[in-house]
Amino acid sequence: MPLLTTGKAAEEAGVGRETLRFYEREGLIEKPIRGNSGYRQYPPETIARVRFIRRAKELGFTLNEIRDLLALSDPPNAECAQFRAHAKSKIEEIRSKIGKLRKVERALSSLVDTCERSGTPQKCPILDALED
Amino acid sequence: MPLLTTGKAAEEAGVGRETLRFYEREGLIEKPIRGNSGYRQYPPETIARVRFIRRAKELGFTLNEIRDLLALSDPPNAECAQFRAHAKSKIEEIRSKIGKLRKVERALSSLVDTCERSGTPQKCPILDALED
DNA sequence: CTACACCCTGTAGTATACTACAAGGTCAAG
DNA sequence: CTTGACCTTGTAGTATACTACAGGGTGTAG
Repeated sequence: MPLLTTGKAAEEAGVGRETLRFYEREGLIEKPIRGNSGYRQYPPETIARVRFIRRAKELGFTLNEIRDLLALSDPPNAECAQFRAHAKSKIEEIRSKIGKLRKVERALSSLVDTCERSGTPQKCPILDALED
Repeated sequence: MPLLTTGKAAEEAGVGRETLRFYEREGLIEKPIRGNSGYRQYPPETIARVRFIRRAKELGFTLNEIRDLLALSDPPNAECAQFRAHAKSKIEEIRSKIGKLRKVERALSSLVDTCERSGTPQKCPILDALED
């Protein structure tokens, strides 16, 4: 059973029914084919795409940024040079995000360390973690 | 000049004037002291705090999550054991975020690679990057 | 062939995080 | 001592991303 109705597809993708319609309106997923009743029939690729959207959102990407990200993997990819430039700037953005998260992680770890050694947490450089 | 008025403080922190008032209402920053005119006077610590909030938001944390993160560094930190548990779960969350971002980064890099070798980009596993 | 769960459309409402405005007070320069 | 940039409050509006109806059609189990 490769094709799913809205309810099943939403459950599989981990979002609400209305979210699928919303993403369709927003052009984030393809309009699914319809049965003769007019019911939407979602292919597994769309489910995978929605799952990706959900996770990317948790990583701090907006729907517009996710649209860009998805466009990078969607054929046809017009100009290769243009594509590379776009992809590379996205990669840079992601690396910077990773670097910043690592700083927050280190700050929290050092807080836990201090706390484990001294028995009480000290005031600590979480705020410094994300300075320029 | 350690104390700044709303306009200057907002500029320093990289947010709008109204955002400072908003964060104050939301309890994300302390109510600043007031001059005899009633003007707010922000200390540098508040500016640092707002900068942190701004960056953390870019990393996909909501204001409520940021409130939690900031609470971890604010004295008094009540129970050490409780504090450690809280901090450690935040660290885990951040590590998972980093792992996922790395997967997206790798997927994009492989796309760029393929494109550089073949001259045209192929369809590629960006979608697979964030699977469970 | 009647329930009842599910689907359709369109529209309206919500939560989050600002952002803009109106109506007025303050302060420093010329 | 006026002008203009800045500040105050409260309230209202916006963008993003859903979320919840209302009013109606569909499909299958008993």
